[in-house]
Amino acid sequence: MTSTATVIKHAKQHCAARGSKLTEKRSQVLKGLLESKKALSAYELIDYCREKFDQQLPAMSVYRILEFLESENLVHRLELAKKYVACSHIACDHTHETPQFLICNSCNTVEEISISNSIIHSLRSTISKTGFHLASPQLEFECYCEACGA
Amino acid sequence: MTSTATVIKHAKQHCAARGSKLTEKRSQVLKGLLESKKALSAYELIDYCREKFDQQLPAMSVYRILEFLESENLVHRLELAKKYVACSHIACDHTHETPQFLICNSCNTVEEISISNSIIHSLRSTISKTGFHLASPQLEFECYCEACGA
DNA sequence: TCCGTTAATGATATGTTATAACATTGTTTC
DNA sequence: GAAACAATGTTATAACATATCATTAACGGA
Repeated sequence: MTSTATVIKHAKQHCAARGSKLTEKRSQVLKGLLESKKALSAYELIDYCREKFDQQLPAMSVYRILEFLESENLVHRLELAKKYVACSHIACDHTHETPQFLICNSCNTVEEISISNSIIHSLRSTISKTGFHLASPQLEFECYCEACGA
Repeated sequence: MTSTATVIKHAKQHCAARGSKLTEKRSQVLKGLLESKKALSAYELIDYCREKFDQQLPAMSVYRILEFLESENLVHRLELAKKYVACSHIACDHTHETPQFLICNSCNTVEEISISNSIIHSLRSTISKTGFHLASPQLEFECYCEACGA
């Protein structure tokens, strides 16, 4: 049971330990992502903060806040969907592997998964034959979720 | 040796065989992609056609042309980079597998590769455990190319 | 406590990718 | 040549994102 409040508390401690601060507004944005099952865009988060906290955030601030949250590993930016999700391991103690994401093309529901090292390794070695190498082990796959079907 | 002209000829035949037409403007856009080693955005193609052919194409037309070229399998849309590349197999006779792309984060150079069925298969089965399934076998990976290094 | 520094946020403008809706032109076919 | 359809043009706008400069809040040392 990791309620939003619990996760926020963990996130605050995490920031404190790293000498940064989870301010009120940063916390509001993070809550927006925590309480959403799907990935949200910066502009959807603006709407969320306005509706939920009566907080008028300019786009610029939200982008800065997202950048901060990402630098603290509290949030992941999905390049493919151009949206953002809360890390699903904020309240875990164990350090976790780099995540991979399954993103539903239709409803933006996101599943954060871990792909086995052996698959990642084969992928990496296939790629390295071309002289290219992965920019980040974070992978994103365009999918359809169970509900949205094909 | 597949010069641009040769590929365009193939593309024209391909369209003719399918009852569609590779018009002058469509051909210009395709040339832009063929002569570029990197992926280009729609707006970069507008610039290309203006500079190279003195052709003022509105954005809307370029998007429609790209959509057409994609429907003919002459061009691939890279969701990750939000850019477009010519299919590297236009002048091949053999039908080819669904492509995967390595996209350089820094210079947008694109490598079109084929990942082995066994890797794709493992990936697919990992993903299916979550109830999700791949929207398309076309995969895109954020990479750095040899020149751009890390 | 006051002041100076740095961190956080605000305001404004603009860039980039993309699509909707409607109008016009070009081409084919009978 | 007219009807039907394909291709392209025009205008407006949506959605996501960043650059730049201004302001406010928080923190730490004299």
